[in-house]
Amino acid sequence: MSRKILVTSALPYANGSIHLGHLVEYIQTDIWARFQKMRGHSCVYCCADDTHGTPIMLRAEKEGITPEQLIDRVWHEHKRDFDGFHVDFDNYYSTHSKETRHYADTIYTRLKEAGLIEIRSIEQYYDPVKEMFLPDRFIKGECPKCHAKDQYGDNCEACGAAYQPTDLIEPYSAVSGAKPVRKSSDHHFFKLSDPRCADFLKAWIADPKHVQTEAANKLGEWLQAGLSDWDISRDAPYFGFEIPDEFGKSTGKYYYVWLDAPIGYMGSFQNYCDKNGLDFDEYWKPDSEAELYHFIGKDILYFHALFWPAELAHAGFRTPTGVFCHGFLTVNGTKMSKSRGTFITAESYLNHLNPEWLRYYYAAKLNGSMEDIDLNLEDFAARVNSDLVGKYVNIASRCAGFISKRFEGKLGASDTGATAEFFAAFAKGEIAQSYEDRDYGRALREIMRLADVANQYIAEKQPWTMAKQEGREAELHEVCSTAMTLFRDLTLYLKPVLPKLAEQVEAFLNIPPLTWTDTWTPLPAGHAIKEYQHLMTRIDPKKIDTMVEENKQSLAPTPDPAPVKHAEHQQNEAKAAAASPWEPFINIDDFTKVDLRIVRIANAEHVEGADKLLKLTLDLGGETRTVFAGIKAAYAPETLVGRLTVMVANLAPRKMKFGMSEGMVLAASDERGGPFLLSPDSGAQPGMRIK
RNA sequence: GGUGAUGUAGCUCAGACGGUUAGAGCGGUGGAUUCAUAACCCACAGGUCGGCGGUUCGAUUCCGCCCAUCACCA
Repeated sequence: MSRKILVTSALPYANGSIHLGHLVEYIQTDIWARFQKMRGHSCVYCCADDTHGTPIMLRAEKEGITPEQLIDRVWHEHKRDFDGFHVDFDNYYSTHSKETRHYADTIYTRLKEAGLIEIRSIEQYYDPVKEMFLPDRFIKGECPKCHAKDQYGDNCEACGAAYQPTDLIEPYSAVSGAKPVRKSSDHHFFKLSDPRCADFLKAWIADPKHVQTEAANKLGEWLQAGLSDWDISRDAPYFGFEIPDEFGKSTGKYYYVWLDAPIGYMGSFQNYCDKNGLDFDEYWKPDSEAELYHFIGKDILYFHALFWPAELAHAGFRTPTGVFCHGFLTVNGTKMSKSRGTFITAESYLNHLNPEWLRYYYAAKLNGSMEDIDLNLEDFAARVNSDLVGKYVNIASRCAGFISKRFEGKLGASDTGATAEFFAAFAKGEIAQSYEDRDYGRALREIMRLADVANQYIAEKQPWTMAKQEGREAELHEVCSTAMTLFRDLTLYLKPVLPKLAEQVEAFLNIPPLTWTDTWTPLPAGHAIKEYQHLMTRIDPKKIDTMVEENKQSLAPTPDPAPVKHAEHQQNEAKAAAASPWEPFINIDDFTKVDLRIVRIANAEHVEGADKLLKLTLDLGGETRTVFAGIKAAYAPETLVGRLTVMVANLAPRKMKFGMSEGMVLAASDERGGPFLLSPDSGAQPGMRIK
């Protein structure tokens, strides 16, 4: 029974290059879509560039071009990179399109008619010089928690604290440098707090087909906390679609980029339908029998599994059949890093290495869960070389020569005893099921086990011995022909992952494109194959080194105010490392601002309900302070009473859950241990200043 | 800080609904072989299954806490 499937990958933001992190998702989706097509299903894979928002607007302005010019250029770069990795979209489009605008308006209007849009005035930071409201990422200032300078308006990269931009100390606009002012403006909200949305989502998430269990856990947390209304509008100036009023007049309000991004899936598919004569509604009507799947990263789960289904359900469209969430990519066990050269762009990879190597390695690591996957560059080379060249390609390489030299390129009959295990694997369908479940790692383990079986068969039969003995031609012919059938099977199984290599093998074996619908038969006797030409080379680790070095060197100073991935509020890009860990230097005046004093710990006690804190009473030589210190793990309170240590005496008091903390004690720690409290040499007295 | 997820051999990962000697591939060592761009085949060595406590006749598997890593907090 043929299925109708529409599948999407998240839309990459048109403000940056595709890198190896992005490719996890596109390769994952592409393998799945190719697999479905091989199974004889109708499967349309749509994607698009995500083109709207403040960062696009500002970047175009900085480059002296229009946003349209910018997004057009980036579209071509993205498309080139995806093509390079054989990511075979049926349609790669743009959210800046009449189709996406149409569906944004449709959804907005229908939600409004349903009473799920509300207009409220909110107060935000406004840049008086640039005359625009500032997204969180474009406001910088001092972290209210750790006092690191130049932190973004939503969280601190030094201490990891999350806060509101209005919490920043001495905020400034990252656009103009001006001091932002508070200003109010009307915004449009999608009323997620409406019981209709909450009830719908609770039921929707409860169905394990819709999201993975670990994703459902995470979503349950948000639902538990209660959904807030979602601000879906932004003020001019903004690059996007203007929100229409009932009379078609200008409102000066624009759809927030995250509203129209998923709608871009619809826009791209509508565009595909128009070009290919498909019926859009057939796929998107509420009772559609077509399947709709979104592949996304775990960072954007709630846009796709909360906002998006709620929007669709209340705007008269079908909701996704499934949202497939994957983890993040690390390289050599850590986040991608520009300074380490592991922030590798798609373009740079393609300059040095074969895209199918990466497709194979990612596939070997993917298992359909939300876990992160690691690209270990040494393991990458070893794995690809061993599995693909040493095991798989080697089967053809070691046997094809006999066929062409001894049998004029014609196959004999296959050894049904030797093919039995392969036939059984085909009939059992476990590999297909693993692909269907997106557990590609499981599929490839089984495929490589079969490759081992094939090599064992050849080693046991020793065709090279037969070749030297009179009268064993028939045996030799059978063994090598069997090996070709086994090789054909392995190629079929690997084809979703290695589409180009599979094409080369189809040409070599002189067979039509492999599909997964046929019943299993060995390659027939008498079938002529082509002369074997080497199918894949080994990875030269030197090339990986060169690529990494190149990515280190291309480390350009990035003046962009906000590196982004999918859209403007995200901040997962690796930061360019400073030239020295000690920069920027402070001067002596900066240092003397910090008033460090010797104190005696007069009392120390546990704090009820606090996991990490001890409540310390500090004697400053006449004055006492209460300080909460996160040192419970390292010190028992009774061992602290009476000892001398060092505190920051002029740290602004901070209200904590358990009371006011009036300063901070100093302690050392890193991955080797800690915290270790500081102790002065004997003779120091409480209240003495440290300078 | 809260929440979700992860932590198993040198590396990358399976697995165990609690129960005899915890698995694979790679890497290492030894052997065999020479058809294959030194690939392939056989064998061996390697793990207190992140740490501490609890439940249990029995825990790596269940529970609690801690540590580390990743993500999210509209």
